[in-house]
Amino acid sequence: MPRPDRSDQRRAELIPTLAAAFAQLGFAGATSAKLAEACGLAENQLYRLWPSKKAMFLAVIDHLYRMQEDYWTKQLSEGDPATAIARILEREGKERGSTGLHRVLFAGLSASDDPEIRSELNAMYKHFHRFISGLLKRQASVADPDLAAWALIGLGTVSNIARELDLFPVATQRKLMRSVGGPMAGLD
Amino acid sequence: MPRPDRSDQRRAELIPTLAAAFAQLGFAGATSAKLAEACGLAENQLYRLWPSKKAMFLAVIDHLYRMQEDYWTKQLSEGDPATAIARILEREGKERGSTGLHRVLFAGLSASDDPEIRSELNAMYKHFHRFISGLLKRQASVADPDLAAWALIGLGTVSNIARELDLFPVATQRKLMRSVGGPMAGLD
DNA sequence: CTAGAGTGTAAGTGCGCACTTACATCTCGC
DNA sequence: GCGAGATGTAAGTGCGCACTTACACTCTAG
Repeated sequence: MPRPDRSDQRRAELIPTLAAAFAQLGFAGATSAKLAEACGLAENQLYRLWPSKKAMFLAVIDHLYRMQEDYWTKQLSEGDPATAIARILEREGKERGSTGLHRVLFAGLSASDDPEIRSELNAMYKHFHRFISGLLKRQASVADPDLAAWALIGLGTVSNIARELDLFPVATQRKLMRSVGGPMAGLD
Repeated sequence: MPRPDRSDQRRAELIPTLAAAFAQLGFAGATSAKLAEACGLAENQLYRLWPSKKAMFLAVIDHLYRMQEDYWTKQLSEGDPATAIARILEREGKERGSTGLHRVLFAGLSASDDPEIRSELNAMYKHFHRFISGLLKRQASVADPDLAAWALIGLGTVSNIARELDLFPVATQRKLMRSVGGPMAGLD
């Protein structure tokens, strides 16, 4: 009898490395050779685990998305749920995108004519929006949580762009989250 | 004596077509063959006008940037400057990105490791920010015009992403601009 | 022990890309 | 009208890409 199939496990182990590579290189810039090198494998082996580079990219989006969501749910369950939003905003103000999620998002957005990538991104954004607006609905002071959630996503996005292009320092980012994001989230 | 050099004029004529092509196809997707086809020329001729594809892309960014700025300055000079912000917001609420500026921005952002593209985008964002915060400084009711300007850019960005991915309808976009953007710009 | 699938290594393959070359043709100033 | 450079056409060129093939080796279950 043959050796047991460890593909699932190997995929899971490799995904964080792939995520970092896609984040650093973008979709087009991440060539199969570079991806394989980052993983310490031959290209060949990557293609035994995923059928195509696009499949790797989709898997990465999915992974980052789960990471982000895990973090948020943890914030919800561990601390006082009423202050979860404040803590999330606080972190968004300090954080300089260590996961590379935003880089992957930009890469995906500029390839959004591809229907699969498009729908993956669509699902991701909608899910985030649901999560955030869900939080906001607990704050009685937020008039329109749906709109506010989109606006907060906008705030996060501009922070990410700013980091990418060195538009403003972390201090400004923090102020942005606190003094613009705070009131939006009904925290004044 | 030879024929006169019409290169400048030809470049100017072609740029809108190139802009549309880059917007539709992204940077990587816009192959030299497709660009040439869109222009109704042989690739050859494009390369006589610009030294590289990247140069074409940078020229396109520059062009879109001027377009946007021209529109804004026109809004400023034609109507009552005090209501310029309101008019701009109103249009941002209706508009669904006919220029393709945002598509080109996404394409650029995912290629932002390239130092030239990076610095072109950086200049563009900073210029927009200056323009908007300049407008906001006229509204006494805006506490921190610099922050508010970044937040408004965030609002515009999320609108563009939403359009790209069909996240919400135009009606929501309008409401977002009016009821979130309005107060930010001191218009309540 | 051994069959059979998992794993590793290395060398392709064909294609599409950015960019070039070669050369014929047109158009303007003189 | 003629010479020189602008413009047009068409065929490359080499390279890097996503993806494959071939084949030797390893591990596990029966």
